[in-house]
Amino acid sequence: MAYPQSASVDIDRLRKACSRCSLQDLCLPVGISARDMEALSDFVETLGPLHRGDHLFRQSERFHSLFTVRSGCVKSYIDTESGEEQVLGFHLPGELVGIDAIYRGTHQCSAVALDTAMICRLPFNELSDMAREIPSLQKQLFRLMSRDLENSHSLSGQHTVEERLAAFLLGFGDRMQARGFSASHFALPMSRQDVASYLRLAPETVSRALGHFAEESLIEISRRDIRLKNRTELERRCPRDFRL
Amino acid sequence: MAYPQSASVDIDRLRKACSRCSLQDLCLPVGISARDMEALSDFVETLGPLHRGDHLFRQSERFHSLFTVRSGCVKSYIDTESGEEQVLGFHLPGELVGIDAIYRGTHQCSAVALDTAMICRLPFNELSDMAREIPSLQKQLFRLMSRDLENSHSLSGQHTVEERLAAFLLGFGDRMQARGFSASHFALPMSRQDVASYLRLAPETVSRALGHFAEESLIEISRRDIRLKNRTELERRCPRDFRL
DNA sequence: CGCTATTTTGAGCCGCGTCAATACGGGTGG
DNA sequence: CCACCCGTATTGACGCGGCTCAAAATAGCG
Repeated sequence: MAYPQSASVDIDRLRKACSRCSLQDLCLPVGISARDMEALSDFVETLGPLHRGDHLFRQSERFHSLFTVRSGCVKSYIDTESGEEQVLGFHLPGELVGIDAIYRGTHQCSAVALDTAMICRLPFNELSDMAREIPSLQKQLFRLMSRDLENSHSLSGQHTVEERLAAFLLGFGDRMQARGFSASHFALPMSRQDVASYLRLAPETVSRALGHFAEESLIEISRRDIRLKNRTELERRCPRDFRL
Repeated sequence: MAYPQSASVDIDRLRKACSRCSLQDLCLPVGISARDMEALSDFVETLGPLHRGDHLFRQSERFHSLFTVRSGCVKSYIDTESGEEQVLGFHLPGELVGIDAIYRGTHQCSAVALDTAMICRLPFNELSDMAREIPSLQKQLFRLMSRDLENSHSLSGQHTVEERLAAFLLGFGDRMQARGFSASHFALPMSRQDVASYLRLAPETVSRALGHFAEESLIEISRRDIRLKNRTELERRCPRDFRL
């Protein structure tokens, strides 16, 4: 597969991918020395800008790299037998994509940009080797993999429509905030159908539930623009610490 | 927490935990030299025999070790706000338990023996250090973590009762077979309620669906004893490659 | 300004959950 | 060996939450 990349590559930025990146607290190189950061940057390839619909990888392709989001938002999903897609997650800057491919050596899902996005490609063999050199990198890799597992566990519960939706909105807000944006006013990068699939609901059901929240003045919605007007009440609506 | 252990510890077996274990193809030490195996065994502590109801760890306890099942079956679950438990998985010999605790440093779920079980405790710091020494150990750690993630993704789809149940029975059979047991005749170590919770169904629904399968002669059930009489048809009943 | 994709709204229905009663089985003690 | 008990499993009746199908509204785009 040929990876998309901008025509004019800024070679300097490429080689200093990590050292110049503003996501150091969220992404892989947590607590890494400047020296190690340079070494890491040496084999990190930045891709993009990708546009809506551009794929990072597709289901059943051979696995050789993990990806992290640098900017924008990426959706991962599975094509089901019946032809629809099952959304697995939405990945914001600093998050790792493709972890589930390690086991079989084949991508188990596809990953596609939801909006204009910059992406880092991390060849897995090199990353593993480097993780053996740099303890804090290994640790962070384990942590990020563990986080994904924890997240997917929280989807497991039997929750009502409104619980799921409240958890999703609050969780998305929290994640935006961790990246320097507002926790209560943001633009969803994904369609209703994507939200619905992710929450294991019908699109109509999501639409209606959003409507209910709006009626109660818990939120304001205009298309994909969301404003959380009453986080406290939204929190009361979902089980303790349930965030998506 | 004091870990349960048998009164009379066979110190030799303890120190050679891995080298003498028959799970080398399934568990962590895949493709590891005899020398490294010894080193690994040095800090692996074997626990047990644990009995039904004994806990390996409990939700919200501090994380310091991963566990692997050596024999028997372990259930991991979350206590929900509403008082019921949400089952996350059933772990057979060679499988890693507690991975989701790495991220926060706190166990996100509890793990309990479903029957008489022998367990290995792997202090995570030592394990990480050793993974930096032994490439194939690091690789296997990544693989097992990735597998868990892949598994929990397959639970995500919107499947009917019968799809889920067929996938569960077939998957359990496959896993038993990988451990040298019959793929089509086995005793479920968990209650109907556990199965139901794991599949996100009501116990009554599980019971009825099992009944349907039995009526159609796809399976024979007597209490927890299950015989798969027609794997082909069961496979036809669940989406391609859907196994639990 | 029309065309299309997305979202919303409405009506009806069905699969699965809930509640309640019954059956079964394994253990215990007489 | 049987009587009793209690936890687990099964069976039945019923109701509802969310899905389906269909249509209307709205936004984005050339």
